[in-house]
Amino acid sequence: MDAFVALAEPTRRRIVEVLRLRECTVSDLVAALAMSQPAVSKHLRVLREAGVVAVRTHAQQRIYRLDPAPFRELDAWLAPYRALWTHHLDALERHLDAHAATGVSGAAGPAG
Amino acid sequence: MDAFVALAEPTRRRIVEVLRLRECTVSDLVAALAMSQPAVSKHLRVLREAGVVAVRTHAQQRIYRLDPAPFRELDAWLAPYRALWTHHLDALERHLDAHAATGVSGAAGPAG
DNA sequence: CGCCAATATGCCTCAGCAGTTATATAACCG
DNA sequence: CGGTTATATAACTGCTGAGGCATATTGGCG
Repeated sequence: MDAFVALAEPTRRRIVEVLRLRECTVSDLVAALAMSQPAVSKHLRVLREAGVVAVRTHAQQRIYRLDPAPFRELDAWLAPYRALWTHHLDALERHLDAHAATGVSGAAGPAG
Repeated sequence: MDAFVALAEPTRRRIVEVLRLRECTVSDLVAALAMSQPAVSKHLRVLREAGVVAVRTHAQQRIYRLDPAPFRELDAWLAPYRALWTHHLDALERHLDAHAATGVSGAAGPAG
């Protein structure tokens, strides 16, 4: 799940969000991010090595686009957590509330 | 999307994976992770501030459990990227290829 | 071949974070 | 209260990573 780390970086997430709409050259991204070209290239390298983006060469330009694989992976990772909100939580919350009420150290109890 | 950063850290992802199965006290996690208690507490703080976990007090113990909210958020963030692999990409790729052929470099920045 | 355009890499600095040990806070027990 | 357990915070260290500038590299053109 290297992609997780790669995508955690805000600038890289911005890059990915741009690439979601259309593939871009490095210069496109530099313009879009208002950032030095080396910085962008370095982020792209990280994304590339994490498998988040793929490149193809067109003359001197490198055209970057998203690779679906890591997103799939992320989706798979997330899958079991979906139960957290698809299960209604009603019963669970009542259960936890009850626990809290009986065991929370009596802060709200009779002052004595 | 602070949760993204919080979850990028491998140790924190391990914590979250343990908490997915059952809620835990700090000591439980210390045992599960084979790591110093302060380190665990600090990770829990990060997760707490990112809204990933919630705490409940039971005597001296703090019982941590997952909060669904950030996972929902993550799911929402991921949603548009699902098109990357659910569409078999056939049409999409043709579309992108066409764009590339007509000149991607002409677009000097995000349309918006 | 020499020049230009597009991109990548090297080197540097700075900031932040993970982990450690020592210590403070909080809650229970007698 | 004093002692003990459970957790949080503080101070410190080591590492990594982001961003900047300068420069190497790669491809196209005359």
